[in-house]
Amino acid sequence: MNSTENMDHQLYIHNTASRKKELFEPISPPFTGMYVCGPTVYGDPHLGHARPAITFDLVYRYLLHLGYKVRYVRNITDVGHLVADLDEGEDKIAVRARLEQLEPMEIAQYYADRYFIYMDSLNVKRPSIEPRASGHIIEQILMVQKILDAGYAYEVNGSVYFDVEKYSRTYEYGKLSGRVLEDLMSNTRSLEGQDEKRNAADFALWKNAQPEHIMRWPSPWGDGFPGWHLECSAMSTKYLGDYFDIHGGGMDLLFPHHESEIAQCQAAIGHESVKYWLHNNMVTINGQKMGKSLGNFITLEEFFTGTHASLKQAYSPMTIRFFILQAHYRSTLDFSNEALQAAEKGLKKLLAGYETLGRLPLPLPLPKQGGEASPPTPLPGGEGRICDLRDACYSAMNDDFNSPMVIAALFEGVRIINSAADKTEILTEAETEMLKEIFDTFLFEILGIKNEKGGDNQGVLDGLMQLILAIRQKSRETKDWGTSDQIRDALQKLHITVKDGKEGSSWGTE
RNA sequence: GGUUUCGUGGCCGAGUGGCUAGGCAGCGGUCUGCAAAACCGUGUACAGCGGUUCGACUCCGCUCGAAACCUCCA
Repeated sequence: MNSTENMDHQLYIHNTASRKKELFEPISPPFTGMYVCGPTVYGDPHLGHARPAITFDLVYRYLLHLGYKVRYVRNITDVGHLVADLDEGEDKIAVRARLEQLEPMEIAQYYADRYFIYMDSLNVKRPSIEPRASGHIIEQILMVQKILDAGYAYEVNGSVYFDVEKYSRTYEYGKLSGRVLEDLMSNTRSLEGQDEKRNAADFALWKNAQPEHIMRWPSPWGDGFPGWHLECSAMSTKYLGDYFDIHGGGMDLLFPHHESEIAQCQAAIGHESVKYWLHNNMVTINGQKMGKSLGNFITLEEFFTGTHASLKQAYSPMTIRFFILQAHYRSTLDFSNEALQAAEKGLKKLLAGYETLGRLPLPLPLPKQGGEASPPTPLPGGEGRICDLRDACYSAMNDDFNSPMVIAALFEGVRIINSAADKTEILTEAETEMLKEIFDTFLFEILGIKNEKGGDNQGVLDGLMQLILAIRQKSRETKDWGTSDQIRDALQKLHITVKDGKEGSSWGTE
């Protein structure tokens, strides 16, 4: 659907900053800027990485559908995160490099590639720009300098720290996450390098690198590396401007990461840079966050191959995607085999419904009476029923991207399709077309579900199946059930399911 | 301890001040050579205790329980 007119839709999004749903009004429509915190590439992507990627893919896809010109920026963090419990504030990437005797950039490249491969398989659209922190050291140094010039940072022994206490005299550090500065001052745990800070709540903008530290860059304050909140501030404003529309990320980044981004931009630029803050909730396993540090994560590769001890079977990328979209992005989502299996079956039903729709015979005009063909009997409930379904999909998306409600509406569509196939309801040609459009738009374009069957050999496969089913039909007509069942069982082993209906047999792949 | 959020039927998961979410599983039926699929029917679920209200699962308070963040994590 082409549609600048779609922008007339009133899209409401939940802004973490105000904790309310707000009408989405881009700063300079139709252009829209969106920045999302991407992965730190020092490990294989797991289910936790899939959540924000899919969540903001949904946002991206819907904004595009509405006709906005979106520039979507998602960073790759390949430098900058300090490891607190190791000496010298060693960089995470560098730690892995030493263990595996590889160059840090080799590690970053390897895992970034892995990330792309798995996000592609989840049908996550690639962002417009995927900047790397290591490629923006100059921008980060310039930003540190601006913050120093503005008087909200201080240098100690080649490191530069943000002066939270001074910043708080004019601005409100903690407004995004609801923290109170006094608590932060007293409750922040003692860390290495603490003695250099004036206050416990201060955070590093630039860290001096010890001689053995391999990831290092020259700066006005000596050789070192950027603090971990800095890259997002530097890269988001570089590519989206000083004030842009949407900043997204996981809820676990709210504090201190996003809180500090706000402070950095305020200090360096003179105003905040983000209009709408969006945060996705966590994926949990046994009620606990699935994360690297807890060691309870399951990688996407393990899901796809079924090779993790907690998995009863393999789950396809689309099952994972559908599973995530069945929950609202701001709810926690608990992993379990039962939930995943339910998602798998539900998705299969949805896709089967779409296939049935494509095969639905058009209603035959009733026999001519007096030279006039009677029009097909309209659906019970009136012609508007399919329109209502489409409206329900839009309403759901406009209400803070409520994908579970979209899915519920699509299931209602499947019910109607199947009833039509069973001849208990009649769909007009126009209604059939509209249903097809709803599925194409919402299931495939916006929810980003990919119909995994098909491909180059689809035409050959269709022809072969037609032939096989014709032969089987002959054996059925002579009540040769042995041959009939033999064909069905053999096909089942190839994951092709034969369904015998009143109008003959049909087939589907799993 | 503080901040933020949450507690919905066997499981997952929406939503709302009075009217069916939806999926999966179960049960009954229709269809079918058998099977699968599909369709129809089927569940007085909203942590507990108070309060506001004609009426609360939905608003307010308290209690209990859970999670995220306060240290790298999506």
